[in-house]
Amino acid sequence: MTDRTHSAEWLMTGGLRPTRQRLALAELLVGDGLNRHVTAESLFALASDAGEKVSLATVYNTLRAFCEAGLVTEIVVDGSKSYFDTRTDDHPHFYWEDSHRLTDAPAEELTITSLPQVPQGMELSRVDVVIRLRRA
Amino acid sequence: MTDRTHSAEWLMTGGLRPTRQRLALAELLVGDGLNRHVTAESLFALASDAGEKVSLATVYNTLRAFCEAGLVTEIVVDGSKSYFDTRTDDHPHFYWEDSHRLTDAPAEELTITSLPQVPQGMELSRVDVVIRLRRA
DNA sequence: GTATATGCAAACCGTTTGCATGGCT
DNA sequence: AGCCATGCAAACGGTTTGCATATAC
Repeated sequence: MTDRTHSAEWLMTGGLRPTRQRLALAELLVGDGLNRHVTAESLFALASDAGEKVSLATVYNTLRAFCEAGLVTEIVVDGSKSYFDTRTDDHPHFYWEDSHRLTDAPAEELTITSLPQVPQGMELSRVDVVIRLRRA
Repeated sequence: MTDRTHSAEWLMTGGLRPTRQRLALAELLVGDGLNRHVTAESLFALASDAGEKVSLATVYNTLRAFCEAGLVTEIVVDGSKSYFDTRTDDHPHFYWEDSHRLTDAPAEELTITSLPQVPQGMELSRVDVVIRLRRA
């Protein structure tokens, strides 16, 4: 049995009850302290492979809950599915068009020196930067 | 009756047959030479309002065809629907979170001085920049 | 005449929801 | 006890597809 202290604390941070399913999913997401990019389906597959008994609907609901709790961020790259990123600060992504995978791009290598002026009465919510890659 | 020469030529450019429906949709998209951002539903509504008889499926198929012909670009901002932009060069967008609308952002006001290094064996396809706005 | 576009309805796929059951506090 | 999470299956919404008909070349 893995030590799930970190995952449990992570759930606490979002004010979420540490149920068996949430702990299992949290463990898969942040158990090793690395960043992860998942879809509902891919996380469901991960859980199933790990022998965890979680329903697909719960994976969806749980990811929504994590998202609303600010524990993960939703990223949209292709219309068909939603990706969730365990890294929650504003940073650029690589999108691998051939394999449909999403990974972090090094934030320090991106420099935006000027941004279009935000229109009257609006404020900046976030800047999504997706660097799309194709096989050379 | 509007002059549809421009729309007809635009279709030609993509190697697409100028059928009645395509002409009507093209006219709504590029008839006045301005850039437009539509979803299948919104274009369908535009067409219906203009009294054009086009089925929703044809709007979907036509937008796909325009996209594959390089006449428009598909942009994804929120997972639920696809937006199509008649401006095909790489440029930033404003996404108005409250009204779910997508508009162009002035490209000349965006300056990216450095971009994360493109990984081995990959090449840059496109850089999507979506500036998300919320009501102040 | 032949290839391709259209329209309709049904299929599709990722996601959400209603409702009954089960678990935390 | 009471609230909230879970599981299942059914509903959902945007999009695609199969097939018969109509249109462009």
